[in-house]
Amino acid sequence: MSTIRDVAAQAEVHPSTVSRVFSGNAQISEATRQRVLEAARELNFQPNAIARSLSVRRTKTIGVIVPHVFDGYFADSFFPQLMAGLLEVCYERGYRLLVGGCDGYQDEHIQALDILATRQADGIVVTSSRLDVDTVGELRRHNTPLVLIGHPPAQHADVAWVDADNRTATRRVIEYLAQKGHRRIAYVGGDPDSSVVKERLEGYLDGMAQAGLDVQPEWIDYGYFAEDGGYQAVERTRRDEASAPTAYYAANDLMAIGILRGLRERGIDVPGQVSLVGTNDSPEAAHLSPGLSSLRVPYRAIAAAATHRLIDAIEKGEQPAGHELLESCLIERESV
Amino acid sequence: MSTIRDVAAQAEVHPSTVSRVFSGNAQISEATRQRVLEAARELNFQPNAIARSLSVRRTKTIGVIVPHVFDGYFADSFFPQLMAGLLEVCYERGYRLLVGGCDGYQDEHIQALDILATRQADGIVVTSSRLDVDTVGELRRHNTPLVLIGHPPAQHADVAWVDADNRTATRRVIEYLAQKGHRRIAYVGGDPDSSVVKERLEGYLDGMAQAGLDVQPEWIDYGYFAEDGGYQAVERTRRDEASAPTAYYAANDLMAIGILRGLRERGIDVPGQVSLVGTNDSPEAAHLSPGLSSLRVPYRAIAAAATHRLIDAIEKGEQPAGHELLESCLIERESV
DNA sequence: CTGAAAGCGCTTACAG
DNA sequence: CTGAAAGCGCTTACAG
Repeated sequence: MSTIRDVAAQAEVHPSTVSRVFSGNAQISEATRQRVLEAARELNFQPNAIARSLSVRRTKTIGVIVPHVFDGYFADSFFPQLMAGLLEVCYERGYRLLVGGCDGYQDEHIQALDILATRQADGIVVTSSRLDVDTVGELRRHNTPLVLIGHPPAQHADVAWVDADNRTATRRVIEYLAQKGHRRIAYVGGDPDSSVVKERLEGYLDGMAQAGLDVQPEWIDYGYFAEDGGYQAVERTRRDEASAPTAYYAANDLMAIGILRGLRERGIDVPGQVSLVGTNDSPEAAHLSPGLSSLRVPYRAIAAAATHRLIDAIEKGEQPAGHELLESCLIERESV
Repeated sequence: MSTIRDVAAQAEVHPSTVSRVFSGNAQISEATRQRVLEAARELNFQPNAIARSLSVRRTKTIGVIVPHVFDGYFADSFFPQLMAGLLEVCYERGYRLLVGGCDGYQDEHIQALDILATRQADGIVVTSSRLDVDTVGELRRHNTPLVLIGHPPAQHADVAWVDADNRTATRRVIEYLAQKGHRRIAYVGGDPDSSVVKERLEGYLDGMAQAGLDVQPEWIDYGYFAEDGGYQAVERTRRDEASAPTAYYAANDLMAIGILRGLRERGIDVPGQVSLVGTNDSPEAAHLSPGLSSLRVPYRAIAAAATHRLIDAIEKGEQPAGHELLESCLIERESV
């Protein structure tokens, strides 16, 4: 690999001149620029990005940590959409994405911290907001740019974030079901320790209140985002068939599929006897029978917006601020 | 951010001593080690990875390029499985993954080249093998470690690669269908310019030959990996219902779903009148009705094996060599 | 076991 | 517009 020095020798200029023609912003006479470019071509020179990073203290890289140990993480459509959004704007703005694994939620901020502390990235996007782990707090102590995908915990209300309108969107789904005549509506959340699930629960309660409906405690259940969790939720919510829900809202499609299976086993027809709405509009939703109505969450757009916000802040040299709420939309199919 | 210098001052040692305690492999008296560690803790010091990379000429990072402009890429289960495999072993071996986008197959090697030429990664895994773009050739001119996920093109037979047994696995599926009594079997490939699709076609031809079956040219069709492509393939393969296929093998599940839709519209029952096998065992396969039999390709394991191979070579300071063929397995459901 | 020095390959303020 | 120098923050061969 040739260096700036080799090129300088070949072109008979000072290394700093070579640097100037490659960094773009500098006054260089056309003649020497050509000479340098020619020499660089001959020597197959490309500036070493690591050396440049060290010198300018900027890596043109943003970091993200993925909990690679959770199989479900890769089965859900959240992950690919997240990556698509991140990559799309990184590409557009000339950045690269540095991805690290982590073996649990505790480890997430350890890994993120490591990327930041060792200066491997100029900023980081954080994707998990758990109520039980203060990832955001840990990360903020470094004052490296950070943006959160999801709602921030109460004690960090001023961190920059972008998320879907989880609470409102869920409320609307409940109102929609109520309008269809349902009075006993169940909420099947994912992991109760994740903040999305809590927001959706609030939306559910809002919607029920809005529609003037009572809520029975047994209509609120958690399936931990798994197909089997949805299946079990059916069991738990239908101990007493007389007062059992006539509609289910599930916080992801996988659980909705489990609910569908549970209902079917009990000989309950969907949508004839019970209605069902999922979340995320995953690829399978359209191909089920009945087609699963699902709340489509714009994860790709969310990730893209977060990345823009992060890079804006990096380039201005400040901490990102403000937030953005993107709208989800209900895709109606046959399950209601 | 404090540097090695600050810590040295605080601990009253030479900066090189601080470096030694952090790089691990060096004889350091326990007393000074403690003093340095203590100083580092007080100053909240972490070694700058970029500076280290420049010095040791190693980044502990491997690169991969993702064609982020193709929507279908993020809908298929290939992508998340690929990422899972890469991340899993990167994590295990202390590496990070540097991901870049690319806006087409031509751009893929441009981006990959850029990562390598600018020394942002110690090696790279290449995922697309197109017959029309010589990505591998371009990349090999740099002698940075490279491993290919997929079969190499003929002119680069000696590059390191790992892939599924596409040809054999497809042949087995055809033989299986033949055993079930099918004599007119169709092959619906993806993009004819991708090498997987060609390998599967060979497997199809092998299988038909093995079973002593004739092949009609119109039974070979291409759906470009899209649902609609599968749908159209039904149209093109059934101009003459009398000699139309009684079984279809599709190179991904999305096309199989399209085929299912096409057959249904023509009032053809699956599996009653026509059998169907897809590929990739995507999450929807299990939830269709009839459940879709599908060839499960171990992409996660393939990516993991490729990453190990790459990192092994990087750490030995040589070019990776050899290859690995992982077995696919047919998941039987109701569509046959 | 520890120090002093040179080097990794760039960038950029300072002169001219 | 171009050169000479110092610096980004580490590592490591060489002495002792």
